[in-house]
Amino acid sequence: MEDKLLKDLFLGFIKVHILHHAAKERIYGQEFSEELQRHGYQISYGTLYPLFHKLEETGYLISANENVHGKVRRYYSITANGKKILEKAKLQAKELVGELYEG
Amino acid sequence: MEDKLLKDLFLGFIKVHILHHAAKERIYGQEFSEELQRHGYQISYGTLYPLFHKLEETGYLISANENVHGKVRRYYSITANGKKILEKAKLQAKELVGELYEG
DNA sequence: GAATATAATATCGTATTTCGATATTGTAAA
DNA sequence: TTTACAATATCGAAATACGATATTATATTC
Repeated sequence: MEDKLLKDLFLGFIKVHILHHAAKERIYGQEFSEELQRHGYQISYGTLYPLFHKLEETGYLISANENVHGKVRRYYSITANGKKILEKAKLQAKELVGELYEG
Repeated sequence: MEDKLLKDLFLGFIKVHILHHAAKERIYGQEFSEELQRHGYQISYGTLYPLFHKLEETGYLISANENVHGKVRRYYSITANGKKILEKAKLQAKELVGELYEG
């Protein structure tokens, strides 16, 4: 990440994007991290996994372990509350970006 | 702030908005904080002032003290480097929001 | 069927960030 | 020369982020 300011901006978004992806399909840490990297972003596993835990603890995600080729994956799906807060966050994000471009 | 997730999103944006406002006109802490509150956001002075310091230290802002009615204000203006990073941040923010709304 | 390999998750100690509260600054007015 | 006060600065505690390391659980190998 080129600059700390851009990273901070991204970190604020990351939680929203987790919910966004989990609303479309089940996600798990390793894959989610790799997809971020494909888009040029990066987040430490020491940040990502605790983030998942916190989002589940708060009731926005729900998880279930699954064995895939002998390896354990913890898949996360969004909850009803998660969907609600995601919609709010999307509106807020749009509004904040809008302010940057108006005028 | 209703929810921590929304707050985190906002906190990522706040640094960009500081630069955004400082690019339009000189800003100072007290006034900036009040304007945020008018828009329904909030940030502690214990966060805001160190943030200004860091942005100046990094070379994105430059400040000058001024006496207004016997009170000292530290006005911040954006620098050339600040403008550069602001443009990058605006693009990144737009892209990240765009992803939330596509499809 | 015991040992090994491996994808993935979990956690550890350290450094940084955020917070509310308190202290400090500098000048105008009393 | 004291007092008042807007504004900035800083403090200690709590939360977050990081890279590195440990743990988990099953397939595979011998």
